[in-house]
Amino acid sequence: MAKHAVLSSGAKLWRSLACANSELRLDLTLACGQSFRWRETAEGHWTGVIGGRVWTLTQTDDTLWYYVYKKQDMRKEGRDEKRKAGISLQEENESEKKFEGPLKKEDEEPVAVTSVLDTEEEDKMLRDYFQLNVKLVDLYMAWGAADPHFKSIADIFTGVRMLRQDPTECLFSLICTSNNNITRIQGMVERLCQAMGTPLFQLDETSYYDFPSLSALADSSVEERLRDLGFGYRARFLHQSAQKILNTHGPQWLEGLRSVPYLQAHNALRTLPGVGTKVADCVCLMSLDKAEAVPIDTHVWQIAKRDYKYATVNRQKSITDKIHRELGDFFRKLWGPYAGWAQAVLFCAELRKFQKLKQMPHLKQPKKEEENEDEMTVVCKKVKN
DNA sequence: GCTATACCTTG
DNA sequence: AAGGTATAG
Repeated sequence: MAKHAVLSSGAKLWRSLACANSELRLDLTLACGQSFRWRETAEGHWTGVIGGRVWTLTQTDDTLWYYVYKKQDMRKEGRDEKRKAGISLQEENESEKKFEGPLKKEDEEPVAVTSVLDTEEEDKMLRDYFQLNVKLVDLYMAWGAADPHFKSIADIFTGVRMLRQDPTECLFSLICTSNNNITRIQGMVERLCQAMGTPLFQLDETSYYDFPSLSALADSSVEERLRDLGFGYRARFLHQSAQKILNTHGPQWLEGLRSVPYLQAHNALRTLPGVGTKVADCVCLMSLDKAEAVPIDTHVWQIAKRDYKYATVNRQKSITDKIHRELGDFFRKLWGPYAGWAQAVLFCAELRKFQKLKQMPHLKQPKKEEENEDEMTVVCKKVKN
């Protein structure tokens, strides 16, 4: 059986991109609740699915390493993808001859066999998924200059980056998050893929699946099946949203929202059952290229009140749509057009599992100020509750 | 517009 | 209560 790849025992089969630690931290970015399917399969090694392929990622100081698992006979699928991308089959066949060697039987042990075209494509896929064209260090600098509180967090929580996720996976995963916790959400999404997604690869007893297609999610049996899998009332939302998208818009509708303005995309998503202001903003930010979308959840609401002394005129108890708009505008004014990215850094710093980072000694420890200690005390107190 | 309540499950 | 949403008043 194939095993999860580890860099130290097979570096030759890995490929890499230049990418500084300050631009990307896998441990924070892949586990801060924007995606739910990455697992740490070895120390510092993260395995998950991008674009219908299974990847393991790890990093050293200035390098992002990646390993893509390939079955020997994935060539038909590869051809289809390349035909879509406008790459001629002749060209591909030549590269296959050069780099794949003689054909092997279908049932042989899976091995990584990679043509130059795959390498270029996968390099591109990874840059796209992590949006490496966005210079995070520059953004951190600007956010820190405009906002002292951000700066106090940013020295520890470096490299927190928004992923550019598949819109379908993002939408249907986020519908699962209402009134829920990350641990349970991860289990739910995993069961969803296992039950309704295409199997991709098996590694060490773990099977990896593609995220279910819209048409699979729209099948009439879905609500009942998801209820059996413990989705609760969200089962109906998932099914109804899939049906509504296919019946009234078409399969390309979600992707199409990438090229319309933020508010238009936001309002379009809100017409789907189970999608309110918060989920719509998450989907906009995490999969539809709307960097200005600032999802306001209970954490961010607490952050706003505690760290920014944010107060509303009527002292509302709950997060109303009006608060969403006003608080979003407040953060956009403070942080600028990538406000959603900055929000993700503070959100990450708020997560229970990352509190220990705040207590670890780190190099860029700013001078000890009373204000900093107060904030630390508040956070620690919060963790206990 | 704002508030209250139900909604599935799990810890 | 947990990263909310839909509904009625």
